[in-house]
Amino acid sequence: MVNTLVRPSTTDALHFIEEHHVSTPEKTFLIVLGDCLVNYNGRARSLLDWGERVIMIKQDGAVLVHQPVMREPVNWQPTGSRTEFTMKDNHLVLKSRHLHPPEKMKITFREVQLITVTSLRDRANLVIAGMETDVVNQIISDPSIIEEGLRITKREKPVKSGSIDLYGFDKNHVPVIIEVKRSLATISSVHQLRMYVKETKKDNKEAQVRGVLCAPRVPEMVKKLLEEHDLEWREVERNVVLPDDRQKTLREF
Amino acid sequence: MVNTLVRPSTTDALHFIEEHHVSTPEKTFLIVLGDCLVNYNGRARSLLDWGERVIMIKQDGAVLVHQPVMREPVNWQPTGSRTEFTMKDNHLVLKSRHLHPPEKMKITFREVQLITVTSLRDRANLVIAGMETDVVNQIISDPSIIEEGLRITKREKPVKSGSIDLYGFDKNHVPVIIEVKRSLATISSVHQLRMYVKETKKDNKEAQVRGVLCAPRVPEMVKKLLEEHDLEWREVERNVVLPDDRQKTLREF
DNA sequence: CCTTGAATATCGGTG
DNA sequence: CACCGATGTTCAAGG
Repeated sequence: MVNTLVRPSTTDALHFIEEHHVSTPEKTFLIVLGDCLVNYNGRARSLLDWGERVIMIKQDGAVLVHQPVMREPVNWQPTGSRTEFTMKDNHLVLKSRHLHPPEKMKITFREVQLITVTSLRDRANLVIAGMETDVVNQIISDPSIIEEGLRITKREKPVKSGSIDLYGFDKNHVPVIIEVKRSLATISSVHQLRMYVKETKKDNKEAQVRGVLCAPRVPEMVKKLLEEHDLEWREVERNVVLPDDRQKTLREF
Repeated sequence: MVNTLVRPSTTDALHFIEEHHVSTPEKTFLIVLGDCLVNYNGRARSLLDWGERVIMIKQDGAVLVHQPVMREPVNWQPTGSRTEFTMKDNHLVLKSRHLHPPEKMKITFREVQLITVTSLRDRANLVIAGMETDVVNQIISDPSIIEEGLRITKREKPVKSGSIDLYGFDKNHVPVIIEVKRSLATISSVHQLRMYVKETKKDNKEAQVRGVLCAPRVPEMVKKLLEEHDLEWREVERNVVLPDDRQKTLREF
C-alpha cells in the first residue's frame, strides 16, 4: 500500500497529507521531497537555509531531514515527537514538537517535488556480532586469550567510580583488572583503568593489582601513558561470528 | 526533476535504476521502498531478516536502511561507498562496498513498492549554536561568568594526557584549569580534570592549582567525587544564540 | 525515572 | 593519514 503524488502544489500536498497521514500518523510512514527551510530549537538551536532535501516521518514520530550527502540527518526530531501540517503564505509548513527534552522543529516548504505515504511492516530484529560484549564473552570462555593461567571471577564488577569489565587473578594469585575496548583504546580508557586499579588496591589493601587494557588496537601515545602508570595492554582480534543458525546466510554473502 | 515508479517488478526496477541512476550515481539520490533482507560485514557483522524498509542512496555514496521506527538507520554504508545492482533468482540485489575501513552490505529485494530517483540541489550549510565551543568563547569574552577577577590566558592548552579547555589565573594569581562540558558532567570528566591539575602541579612545581568543572548540570555523584579531590564546579547556562543576521528568522519561529 | 557506557558510532579539526 | 574530542550524539541496559 503506497500512495504517491508527484510535483503537487503545496495546497494539494497538504490535502494529501491530511487524507493519508494525519489521522493515523503512528501507522503511516511519510516521505516528502522538496525545497525547504528548517528551524530548530531545543538542546541547541539551528537554522538551515533553503535547499532540496528528503524528509521522513517515521511511524514512531521520529522526523529526519536528509541533505544530498552525509550519513547523518542535518536536522531531526526524536522518537515520540508530534508533527502537524499547516499552510502559511502559500508554503507547506511542518511543525514537530517533542516534550522531554523539549525540542521543536519547523520545516517550511516552498515547493514539493514528491510525497509518499506508506505503512511499513517490519517485524525483524537485527542480529549483530562484533561488539564489546562479544569480546568480554570470548575472554570469559577462554581467558588464555589474555594470558596463560588467568582465572576470571567477576564480570561488570561495580566500584566507586564505575564498573570493571572483567576481574580475576593471574597464575600467581595477583588480582587482574581487565578493561575491554571494542575499537581504539583512548586516553580516557587509561584514566579509567588507573582509577579502577587504585581503588581496588585501596579497598582490598592489596599491594599489587594488575591493570590490563584490552583492545584491537592501542596507539603509541596510549601505550606510553600505560607504561608510565605500570599498566599493561593486550591487542586482541575481534570475533565477528553470528549465532550458528545465521552463519549459513552470511557465509553465502 | 523527479522520476518515480510505483510497484514495479524487480526486473523493471533494475532497468529503471540502470537508466536513471547507475551512470551518474554521484548526481542522483535514490530512494527504494520494498521488502528486503540485509547482510552486512565490516567492522561488525549483521543480518536483518525480511521486512519492509526505506533505502536511500545519497549523492556521496552513503547508503541508509531505515525501518519504520527509530532515528538511526538499522544498517548503512559510509560516505564514499560504491553500489551496484543485479538480479538474482528474480530478486533485485544491491551490493555496496567501502574500502577504508572495508565494509560491505547486501540488500536483497523480493518486492519493490516504490523507486524514486532525483537530484537534490542544496548548497545551504547548517548554522548552529549551543555547543561547547560557544561556552568556551563566552567564558573567554567574560571570565566573570566563572568568578570575579579570573583572567584566562590559554585555550586548548596541550598537556601530556590531553588538552585543557581553558587555563588562567584567579585574583590571587593561583593557576585555574577549567574543563567545559556542554551537557552532563560525568565521572570521566572528573578523572580528566584531576589528571590535568596533577600534571600542571608537577610541571610548574606549583603547590596550588585549582580545577573547575563547568557544565549546565553537575549530578550529585559527580559533585561528591569533585569534593573528594578538592575540585570545584560551576553550573552555567548554555548560550543558544545564532549570529545576528540569523536571529530574526529564529525569533519568528 | 535516572545514570552509565557502547556504537559498524559519525564528523570535523589538527598535526 | 592518524588521532582526538564533541555530538541536539542515539540507544539499550541496569539500578
